Amino acid sequence: MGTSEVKDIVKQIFTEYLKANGYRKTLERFAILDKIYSIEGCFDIDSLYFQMMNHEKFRVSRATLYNTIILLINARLIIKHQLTHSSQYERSYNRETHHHLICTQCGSSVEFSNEMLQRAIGNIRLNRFRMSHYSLYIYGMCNKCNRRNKREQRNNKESSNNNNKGK
Amino acid sequence: MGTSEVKDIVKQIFTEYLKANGYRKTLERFAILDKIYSIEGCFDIDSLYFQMMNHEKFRVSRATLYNTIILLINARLIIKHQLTHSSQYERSYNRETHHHLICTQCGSSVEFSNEMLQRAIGNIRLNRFRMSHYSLYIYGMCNKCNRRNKREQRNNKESSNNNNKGK
DNA sequence: GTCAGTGCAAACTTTTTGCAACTAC
DNA sequence: GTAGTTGCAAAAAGTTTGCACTGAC
Repeated sequence: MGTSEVKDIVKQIFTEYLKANGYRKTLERFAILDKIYSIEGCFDIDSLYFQMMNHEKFRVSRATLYNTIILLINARLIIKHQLTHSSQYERSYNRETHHHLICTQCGSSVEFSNEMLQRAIGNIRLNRFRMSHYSLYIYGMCNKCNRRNKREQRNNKESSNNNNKGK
Repeated sequence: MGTSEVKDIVKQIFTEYLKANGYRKTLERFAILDKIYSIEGCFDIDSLYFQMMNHEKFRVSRATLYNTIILLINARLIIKHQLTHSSQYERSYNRETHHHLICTQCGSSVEFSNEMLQRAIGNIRLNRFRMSHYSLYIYGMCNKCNRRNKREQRNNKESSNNNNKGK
């Protein structure tokens, strides 16, 4: 499915959501939706704000971004992550389910997919709870930090050896 | 394993962590660790702050709580969740791995365990990443909200029927 | 005795709210 | 025309920082 086709469908879904819940169709709301569905991966309010400022004919305030994002979450068109102090969002329609690897040292975040895992999670039977979606965050250390740490340990050992020789 | 035994072990682990990284052993740090390991489930900085204010002989500032919590995370003695705007924490030593069900309507959060799922996640092979722990959040609607919604839908239908009759 | 650690308050960041102006219905 | 929506600025909430004092080493 192409990007423009996806955009058309999500606009349709959003239109129906707004109508069903008595909200109005405004240019701002659809401009925000369009922009979000042009972004690959995660984004935060601040980056979205500056993208709206730069690329659109009309400006959108932060308050409107926050308001619209609540609607989009409820319409199941985006999902929210709170990995850092500021919230991150990503589009959820027609996007492959994926999981996040987060480095506890440098904070970097990488997506990965695992079909077996998705099946396992999808098959869970939950009592008294209707699942809509899920997020799996795996914490640990990325290769970069791991190597940096080993290098630093090596350097420390060498310099302490040198100090001892100097005594 | 009893609570006091767990507390002794985590104090030992924390002592070793502090020594290994050149931090000092302070009364505050160990009072905070002790308090945290008396709490069952999740807590946030604010509730911890007031518990420290009320129950201990000496007060601990918020700044010290934030500082100490960073150390405890790095020592692998607590883990951090950012489900709401404020961060939540929970002790991680000797605690059964569990997952969270989060209601997107009322925000309530319930723990559950699923051994098969834990095994599936534990068995994932990750390239260039050393897993330390993970968090699985399942979003959806809790039973309470689900029933409330159905009741409200029913009421709305009835009242609109009454309105039509009144015309 | 020295310097890491602490408490306090101020600063900073992210999000929410109040209100006047605007606009979709 | 009316009531929902927006932009702006101010407020609120959570976290971090600067500085003088304290206490672990």
